[in-house]
Amino acid sequence: MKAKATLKQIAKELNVSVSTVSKALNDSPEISEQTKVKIKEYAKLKNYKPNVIGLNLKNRKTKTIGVIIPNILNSFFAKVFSGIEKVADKKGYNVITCISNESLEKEIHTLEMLSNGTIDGFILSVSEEAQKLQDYSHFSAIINDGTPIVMFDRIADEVECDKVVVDDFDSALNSTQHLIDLGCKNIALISSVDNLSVGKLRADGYLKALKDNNISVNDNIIIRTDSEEDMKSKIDGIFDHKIDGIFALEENDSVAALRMSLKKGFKVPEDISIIGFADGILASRRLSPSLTTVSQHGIEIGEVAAKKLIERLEETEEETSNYETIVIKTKLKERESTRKK
Amino acid sequence: MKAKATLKQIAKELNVSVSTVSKALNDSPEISEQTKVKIKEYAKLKNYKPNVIGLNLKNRKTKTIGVIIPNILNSFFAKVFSGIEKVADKKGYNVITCISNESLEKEIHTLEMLSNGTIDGFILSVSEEAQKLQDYSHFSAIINDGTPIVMFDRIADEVECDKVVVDDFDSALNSTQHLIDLGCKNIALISSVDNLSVGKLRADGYLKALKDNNISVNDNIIIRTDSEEDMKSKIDGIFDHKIDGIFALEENDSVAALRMSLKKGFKVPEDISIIGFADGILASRRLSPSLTTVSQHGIEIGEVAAKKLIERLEETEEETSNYETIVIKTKLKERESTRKK
DNA sequence: CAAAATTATGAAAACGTTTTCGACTACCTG
DNA sequence: CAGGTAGTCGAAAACGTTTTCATAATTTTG
Repeated sequence: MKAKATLKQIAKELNVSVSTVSKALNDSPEISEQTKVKIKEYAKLKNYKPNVIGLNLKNRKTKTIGVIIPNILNSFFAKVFSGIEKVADKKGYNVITCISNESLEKEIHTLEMLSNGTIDGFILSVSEEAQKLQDYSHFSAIINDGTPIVMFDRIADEVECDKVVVDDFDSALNSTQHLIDLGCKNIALISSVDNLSVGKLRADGYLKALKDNNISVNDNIIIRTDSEEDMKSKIDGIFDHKIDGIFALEENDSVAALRMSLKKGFKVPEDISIIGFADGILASRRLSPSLTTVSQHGIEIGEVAAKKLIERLEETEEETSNYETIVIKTKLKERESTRKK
Repeated sequence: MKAKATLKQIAKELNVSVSTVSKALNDSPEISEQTKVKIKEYAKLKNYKPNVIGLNLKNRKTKTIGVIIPNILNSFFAKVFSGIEKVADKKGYNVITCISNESLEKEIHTLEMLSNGTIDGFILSVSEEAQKLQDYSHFSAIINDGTPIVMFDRIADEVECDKVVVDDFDSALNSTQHLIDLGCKNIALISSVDNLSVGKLRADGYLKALKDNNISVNDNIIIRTDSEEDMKSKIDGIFDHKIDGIFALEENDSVAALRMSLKKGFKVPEDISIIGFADGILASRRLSPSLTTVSQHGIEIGEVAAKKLIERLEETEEETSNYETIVIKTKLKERESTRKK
């Protein structure tokens, strides 16, 4: 366990001052070539690397981004994260990641923990609990303290900050319309995320599409819940009614819809066409039949969010711009689970 | 953009010294109740939180762990990460995460970037490129500088540090034996990770099982490669030969084996039994039939690695223990893709 | 009432940097 | 030779803490 080299040590061992060492290593013209060479060689020998904390303290920033993700095992968030990391790395930023596990308390705790100089700004998606309780005051507090936040996917409308979202309403509207265009008359809705902002928007899009086409809403084939158990107990029920299409609002729901259809003896897409939100890891190519999905472009969301935050961090006092909400368009990826009747 | 409160500011505004403020907020007995109350109230009003960087600099540690993961979109790594994060949070540590994307250069870059005071220690899984080139010198350099490393899953034998692994050889041996016990005579091997340490160990386990049972090795039904394309072009071929069992060494391989079997018209598990390494997100429950897998306990690996590192970080000079290699036992989870003949 | 003990506060150093400014030498110029 | 100018280098401050030690004021003690 060697002690790490510092400017001070090097200075002492070479009988020069700390400032001389610092300048030499930074190639300042004030220092003679001779001593520069001497110091640089010695520094290399000692494997000197400037301690970032000293620098951070001096610059009063850390070039580090805090990311709070509700659940890393959800592949959508994993994708977003990978987008963030990519951009951050390119721009010389580090990424501190915390997982809120959908808990409001952990979310607050993380915010507190990191907003003390550890990070320069946050990128986050609101936890389920916070959305359920509509409790967003902790975000405003952080922003007021001068730490910028960029929210993505699950956002809080009443918090003033930059946001990156998918056009949930329109995507759902279009997807449902697509099922209708394929000839579906009885389209079931399956949502296990009805407590989330995105879940509500998507459900609204579905309803709007039905209304636009003068299709009456059949509550028997609509599941809107926020619990896995509830979902499991209800999903059987919808197959007792006539169904020729399913629109699922979340990745797990999509896969569940497919499996259940097959298990109940329906053929997909012959009997039932299925479209689901999903970012492509679970669903898509690996299933038989593969699922037609609304692709959320997770990586792109992460990239855009990171760019926005870094832009915000690096703007000067004068050029502070207004908060922005960036909408990423989804894309319907047609695969094997949909077909014209 | 309010300026954040500092000790200095508070001191000035209350006409006391910085040290008094610091002591008051830390409840030092040196300070009178009266001034304590006054200072604490004012601090609360100003929403004062001690700047961590000042502390870090003073303590010469950051209570932050650096995690380097080859690929976050791989659900095994996502699970490990979630285990790490859980333990770290409980013990009051932050987690800085970087993704090497299997690149040696990014791995080195990350190591350099973070080992300058930003983090106290690393938890990492070696990138594919480093394993291919057998280039591990960058790890030793970091360790020599006094920054501890805990490696997991993909490890480098020649680097002296703590390690957390799965019993790859034994797992493969047992899984293959299990297929044999089920009555399989012609067991194919599918590996797209033959360049990785874990891939080699697993393949060796497979071969040993065959040998133990006096089954001759049939190279026609063995695919060992390190490229996706190569895999795609070869996988068709093995079905031209007699096969009644498949052992797949990686999550993607497992799913591919299942899909391909079905596509080729075989029934699983009636015609072919399949066992694959997988941590349960992609494969397992969601597929039909669901896959019998060797479960790697990703979350537990992460937890154990984090515990080990933190233990290492917090031990004193005298109590430094020897490096340890911790083996996590895998578990064979029987599902629908295996059956006795 | 003087000396000692207690109590409350502040000054300064330390952590590792960068940067501004001042100081010293040697040389050149008029 | 006085004065100016490069060319080198070092001292000190700053970032935000904590902590040790000194100082001042007050109280207790003999």
